[in-house]
Amino acid sequence: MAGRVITIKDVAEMAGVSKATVSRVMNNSGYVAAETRRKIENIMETYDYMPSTLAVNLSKQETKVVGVVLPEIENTFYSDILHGITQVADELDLSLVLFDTQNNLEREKKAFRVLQQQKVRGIILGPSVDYPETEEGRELLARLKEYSVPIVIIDRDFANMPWDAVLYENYQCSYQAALELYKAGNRKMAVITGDMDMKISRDRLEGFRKGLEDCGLTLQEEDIYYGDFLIKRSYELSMELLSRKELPDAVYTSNNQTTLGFLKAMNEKRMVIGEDIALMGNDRIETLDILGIPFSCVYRDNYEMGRMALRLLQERVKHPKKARNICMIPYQVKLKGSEKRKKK
Amino acid sequence: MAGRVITIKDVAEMAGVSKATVSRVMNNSGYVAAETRRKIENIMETYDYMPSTLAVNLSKQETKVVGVVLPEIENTFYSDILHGITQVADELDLSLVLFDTQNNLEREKKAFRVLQQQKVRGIILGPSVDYPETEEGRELLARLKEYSVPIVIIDRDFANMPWDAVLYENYQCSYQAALELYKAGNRKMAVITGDMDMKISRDRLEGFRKGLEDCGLTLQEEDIYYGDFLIKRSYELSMELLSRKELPDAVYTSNNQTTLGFLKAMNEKRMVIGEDIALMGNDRIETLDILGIPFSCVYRDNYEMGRMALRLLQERVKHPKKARNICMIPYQVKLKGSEKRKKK
DNA sequence: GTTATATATGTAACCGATTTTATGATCCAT
DNA sequence: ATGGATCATAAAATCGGTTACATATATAAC
Repeated sequence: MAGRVITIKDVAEMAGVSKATVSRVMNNSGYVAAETRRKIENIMETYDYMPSTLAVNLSKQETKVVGVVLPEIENTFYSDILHGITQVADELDLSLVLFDTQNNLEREKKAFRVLQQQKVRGIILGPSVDYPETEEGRELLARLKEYSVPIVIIDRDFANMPWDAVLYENYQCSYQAALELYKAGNRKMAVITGDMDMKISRDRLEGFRKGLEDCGLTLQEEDIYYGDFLIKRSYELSMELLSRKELPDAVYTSNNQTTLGFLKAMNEKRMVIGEDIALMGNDRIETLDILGIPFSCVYRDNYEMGRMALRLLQERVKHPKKARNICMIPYQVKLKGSEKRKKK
Repeated sequence: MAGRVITIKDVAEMAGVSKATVSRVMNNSGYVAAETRRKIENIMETYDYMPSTLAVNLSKQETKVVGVVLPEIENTFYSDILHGITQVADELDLSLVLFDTQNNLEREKKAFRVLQQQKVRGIILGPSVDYPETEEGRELLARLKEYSVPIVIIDRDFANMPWDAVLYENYQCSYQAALELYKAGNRKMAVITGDMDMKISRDRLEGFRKGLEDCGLTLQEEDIYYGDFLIKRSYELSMELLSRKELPDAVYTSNNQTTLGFLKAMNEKRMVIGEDIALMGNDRIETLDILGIPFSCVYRDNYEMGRMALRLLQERVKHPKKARNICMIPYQVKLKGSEKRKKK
């Protein structure tokens, strides 16, 4: 099978028919005599003919490609989502073009440009920031709205967003997290937030605050540590927090990185989760489970989030006119040894 | 800018020139008068013209796309590699088409087929298995060898492999790991291996064995636990291991999943790393570092491995005839509290 | 002043498929 | 027998670029 690649023209000539007939065979379109079909299929088989995707794409003016634009694939949150996306892509016979923007708006723009030129079927987008919050972001947002390619947004929900999205109910997650911590006996809570320029972050804070209020507690301003969803800042804030004379009973961390930053500080302070302080975080951290560390979390099915994102996109491609589709991914608050300890 | 998409024909007509001239402007090929160029560029600018990648690909008979085929992106080992690849892809203005094969040979084959039809520049491949070990694998191997697309292999090194590769020196890694454990005072060691159908796994075992021998020790057959690189099996083997009357001083685990399986068993047996037993594993596990757990490891720069893979591929595309390129990624054995404890 | 060379642009073929249109048969039904 | 479906295939246009070749003018060299 080495040597030159066979084209439709070669197949047609060998079969003694026109290119059109070969094309009809491949696409099962129009009429083809049974015998002609057999002959052509035989030739395709023996010469291992594969139609050029490049040519098909151009003539059909469409591709079987979906663009995936994520802010940080090295974060398990996103690599789990990506895993889900790849599964469904395999099922639907779609190819994925991946862009890892590393939270860089310029790279995000570049990704859109490339994907637009490629005439992708659609785009799954995990935005680095909430676009409406910055001038640059609003510009990009405006441009994206002109875009004819279907887009599904992951884990962001900015106002007046015209696109389908897969989301978590951040407010409710945090609300329930607060309740569970309370039920376990904790009374004094602190929060390490994510980037307050992001709605998901504000929602998590407000949900937690409301949860405490409905338990008759008040989240004090000095118990809110404003972070940025990254380990480093969370660590710094946690060191502050853990240096206080009066420690809170429990701390709520806003994402997996925030949790890790807090754990780093705990280790440095030689403190133990579940003894000195209870910890509840957004997102499970597999290693902590394995180690049996009493880390409570809002468990969220990120793999399913990825699967759902591509399914929504497919749905949108089929029915471009249907109403906007928002899919809420289920979550579960998992309590693990976050009872208030006597030791405190 | 809403409405129809502009093509080269439109640009040419508006500028009052031929398509060829517009093409020459875009590609900086041939002669174009300064003024003509300006006029054309102006029009392209105002109408936000973007050449159709589909058409460019077909006429040039090449793409700016690299295929990435990985066995399990949800494993941080591979998502870190992928991260490295995406970085270099951005630098080189290449697009990535991603396939996650989930260790499924059928999906691997499918990926190759799709990529072949797409005329990708090259492929970065993390094979699910060592192809020469199975009939199916040998078939695939044979077919791949007929393939004209450049391939760079990640983390596998099977005999007579004709492709460039980025590898770790598994034998040496393990050899040195053994030495370091010995230096720290450990005498009785056990190993949990990966899949013995894979050379990387055999190399790790043999390197470790040789390391011990050069320290005057012998790795006993009953201290070798033959696993498969997955958490589950490693956990089962570890439970066996930890149920022995005589525990070894140290255990060497062959990859991150193997390590996690062992840790799970340790937790279940209420045993503590660095007290009951020392642990040395292949690959760092970030969370363990953060928690300050005395987990020694062969630290390997997977991000760099990804970067290097794409660089090698680019090199190969530029110089198809050059001799085969094997790149060894540096590693470091990091000892963290693996001294033999008195407690034992 | 002619010839060679560099500059500038247009024409048309080409990449490899799809798709519209056209053209013959064949098969019925009336 | 004839008009109208149904079936089968071919020819040619098309998708949106690139590129080899042709043509024309300006400039330089002899």
